[in-house]
Amino acid sequence: MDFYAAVLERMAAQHGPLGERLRHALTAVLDSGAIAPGESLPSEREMADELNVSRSTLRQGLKELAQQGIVATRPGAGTVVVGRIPKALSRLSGFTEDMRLRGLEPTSRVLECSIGRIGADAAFRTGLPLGSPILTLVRLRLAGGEAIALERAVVPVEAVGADYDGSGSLYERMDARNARPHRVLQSLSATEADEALAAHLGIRPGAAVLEVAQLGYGQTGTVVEDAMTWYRGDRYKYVGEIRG
Amino acid sequence: MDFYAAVLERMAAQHGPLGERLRHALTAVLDSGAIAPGESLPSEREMADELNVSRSTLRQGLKELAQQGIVATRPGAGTVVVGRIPKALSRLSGFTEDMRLRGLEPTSRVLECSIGRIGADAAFRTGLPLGSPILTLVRLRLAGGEAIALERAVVPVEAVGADYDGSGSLYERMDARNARPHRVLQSLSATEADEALAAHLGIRPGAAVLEVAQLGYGQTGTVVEDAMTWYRGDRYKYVGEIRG
DNA sequence: TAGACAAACTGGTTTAAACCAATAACATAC
DNA sequence: GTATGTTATTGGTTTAAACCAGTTTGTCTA
Repeated sequence: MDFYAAVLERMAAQHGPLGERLRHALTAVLDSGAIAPGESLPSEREMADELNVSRSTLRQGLKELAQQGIVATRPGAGTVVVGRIPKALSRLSGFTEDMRLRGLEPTSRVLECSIGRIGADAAFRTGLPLGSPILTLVRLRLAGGEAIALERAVVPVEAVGADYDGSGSLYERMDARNARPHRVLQSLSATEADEALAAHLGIRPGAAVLEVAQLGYGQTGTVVEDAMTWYRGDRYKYVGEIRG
Repeated sequence: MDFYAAVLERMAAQHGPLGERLRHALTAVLDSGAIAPGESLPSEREMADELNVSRSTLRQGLKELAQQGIVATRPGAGTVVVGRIPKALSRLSGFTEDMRLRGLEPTSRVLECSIGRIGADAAFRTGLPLGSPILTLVRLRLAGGEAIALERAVVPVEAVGADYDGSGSLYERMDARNARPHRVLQSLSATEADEALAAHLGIRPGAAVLEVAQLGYGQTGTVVEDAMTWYRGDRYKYVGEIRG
């Protein structure tokens, strides 16, 4: 199958803006290995012509592919396909989706789910007005019937609704109210489990746990999630990716 | 000071492509709080006119600001300034730059620096050809005179040069040879220090340590760094950011 | 054969001009 | 007073055209 033909076919099979279809088609075709890593793509002018797209639109798509690390552009020379790099799970997907991707069925046991007013420490950390109505959610997270983590999340009530009972995915719930975090700041460190935590996770007191503090920001820059999670060090690995 | 005047002034004070100057100027002026968070920017057409820039160029800049979370665009409505979100240190900056940013002078004690051929396990992990010449570097990382981490890095010899003795920043060295990683995959978990590690870090055996496995990919998608680092859990926090 | 040079080609930048779709503001009718 | 359309405005998409600055490549010379 010809490269151009493959791209054109996939483009025709989709809806939406031209540039978006182009981008998806290019990603898919390159992912299928139509052009070997290290090989060059045709020149922008030629591709634009063959794909019946303006160079501007083509370049927009190539720019995104370059940002994703699929191709690399070298001024004056050309655009080359980069070797496959394994995909990383980002924590932004949340525990529920994370575990499903690993083939485990995630469950939760709600230990606390209460509505109150935000205290001074959390207000300082999040920048929310002192006394704002918040929902505090403490959950034991399990996968395959085994306790993996203990999570303590504080969320503004309006981001999740006053009727939330803690069951189901917090992120999916926030999604429905258009309040899912767009950016997340995380701080990870290793600590030792105290008596209470060890009892919940079924591990020995003093065993290593991965402590993840997380601040989620919504579209407007306000904090929509302030969470702390303790993962069993022997059962959980955090995988992330950094681009530079 | 007028918003437009401030942007124009900063634009004039720089060199380089118009779009780049525009972007930097906008970032700087917005960072200085010229427009309060929540407030709207002027419309794209007006700004382009006032700043003597085409709307295309202006939009390119705004797109980047939006990706960085400085502004948020809403079709039909306008572009609003987002509240400040704290900056995250990314591990891509490397231990040396990381510690300098925190005001500590980083030092290293080289425990091993040898050239050999890659073994089966590392070859599988990195995808490098079996038997490739590699440099193995084991360093104790200190900040402010205190041991913070033990690092074991495996790097292709051509990425760093056969004459590297382990002193100085590995990333700066790779930079000079244009082999700095562009993307990094990391896997973090919490473990307990064994006898040897505890002795190196000056902690109690069994104490919690943050174990970071890291694969760095160069521009062409080949692995240029395969490292494992153990950080003292009580002295190091890993801060990262995720966009979605 | 080795080097110097020029021409062709590559991606990068910038502009102007249309048009679309979603929103906000306003005027109108009930 | 409220509901309903209409209209102007906003960001989003797409195109075509020109020019710049590097990289190849090929040719021509010493």
